Amino acid sequence: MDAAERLLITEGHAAISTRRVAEEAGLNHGLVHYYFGSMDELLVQVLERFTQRLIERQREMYGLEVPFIEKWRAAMSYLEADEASGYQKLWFELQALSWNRPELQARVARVNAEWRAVVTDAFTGAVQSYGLDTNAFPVPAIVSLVMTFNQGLILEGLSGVREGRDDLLNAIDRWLVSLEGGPA
Amino acid sequence: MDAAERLLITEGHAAISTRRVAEEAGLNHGLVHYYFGSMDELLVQVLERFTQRLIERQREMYGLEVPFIEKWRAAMSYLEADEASGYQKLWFELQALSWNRPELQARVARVNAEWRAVVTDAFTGAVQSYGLDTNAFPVPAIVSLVMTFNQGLILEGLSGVREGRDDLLNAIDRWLVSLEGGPA
DNA sequence: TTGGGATTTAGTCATATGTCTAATACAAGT
DNA sequence: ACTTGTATTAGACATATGACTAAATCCCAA
Repeated sequence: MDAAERLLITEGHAAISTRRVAEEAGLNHGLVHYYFGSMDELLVQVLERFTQRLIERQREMYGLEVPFIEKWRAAMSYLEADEASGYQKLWFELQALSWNRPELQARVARVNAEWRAVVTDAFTGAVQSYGLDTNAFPVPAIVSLVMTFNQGLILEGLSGVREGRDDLLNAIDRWLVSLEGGPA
Repeated sequence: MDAAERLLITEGHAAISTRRVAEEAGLNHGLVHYYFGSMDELLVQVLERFTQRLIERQREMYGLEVPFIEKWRAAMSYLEADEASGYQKLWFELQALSWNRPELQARVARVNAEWRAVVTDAFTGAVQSYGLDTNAFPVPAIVSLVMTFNQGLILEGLSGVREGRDDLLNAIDRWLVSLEGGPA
């Protein structure tokens, strides 16, 4: 599974085969069948394991009792660290895989839902402590905006697009700092 | 190329082969080599053609001299129409393909840049006519936010995630309507 | 009507792939 | 030392694939 993850990161799901994975792992290709039954099942379990890890990480982040702006900055710093580590590539390759495998979609949706739950909690707290007006922009709308813009940033990153990225992140950070002043 | 696009939409780039494309097109598989030289070149040309079409469409949208909110609503209605037509699936499959083919990345980046140019023009106009304060949130930041959130929405759509989508789109629409009242 | 280039076909070739099996190596406990 | 179940290997098998070719067919302009 580690070898499969490495290959997903470096070559993508289209390039994965039993023999390729075995070579990467330094093992015999028959073992894929012995341990997983099929190539597909290996990929399913990679997604499964990824899901569990991500959920764990998010539970941790959620548990911290720190000011909202710290959570935000932590999340934004993940954005860079995860790009460097290949974590995002792995996640997006698994998503791309699921586009054509209905049986995997539910699991991808679950990761999304877990993530959404964390973001929702964080922003529910932020909206209260900042005293923001949620009539015009209710929390679910904010959460959706944050989730989607985040995924869009990752996607652009995978294509090497950096334009406007810092402008946006800086603007948001400035705005959050200005909110720290008091209710608005 | 039409057949290849259909297969990208229905089965993804990993499932494409000369014989599969030929079967879909009702032609002999040798023709892929005859006309394109290789399977890779076919996909490159599909991306090429997609790029040209998208640029054309955006030039059209950009040409219209209508109030900003109309442009916005047109763009948002594309979001649904393109989902139904498979256009987004095609575009994202091509992007996923480019993640592992450096020679395609420049072209994907170009599509992104063209799109960004259109959005930038539209929002430069909007910011002026609405009299928005661009100190806190400069146009490049707004553009980046709009681009990324849009792509994130598409991505979620491909995974069947709908949560928060309407909340967000409605909130934005309401906000734009409120801006129509006058400078704020 | 016909000549010749463009198109299309059927098929070859080497290689790659997923699945599966028989045989062997190994480690742990008795 | 011996047994037993797990781990690992080498390899078989049918099928799929990309690349390529020789031959057939088509179509149009002369």
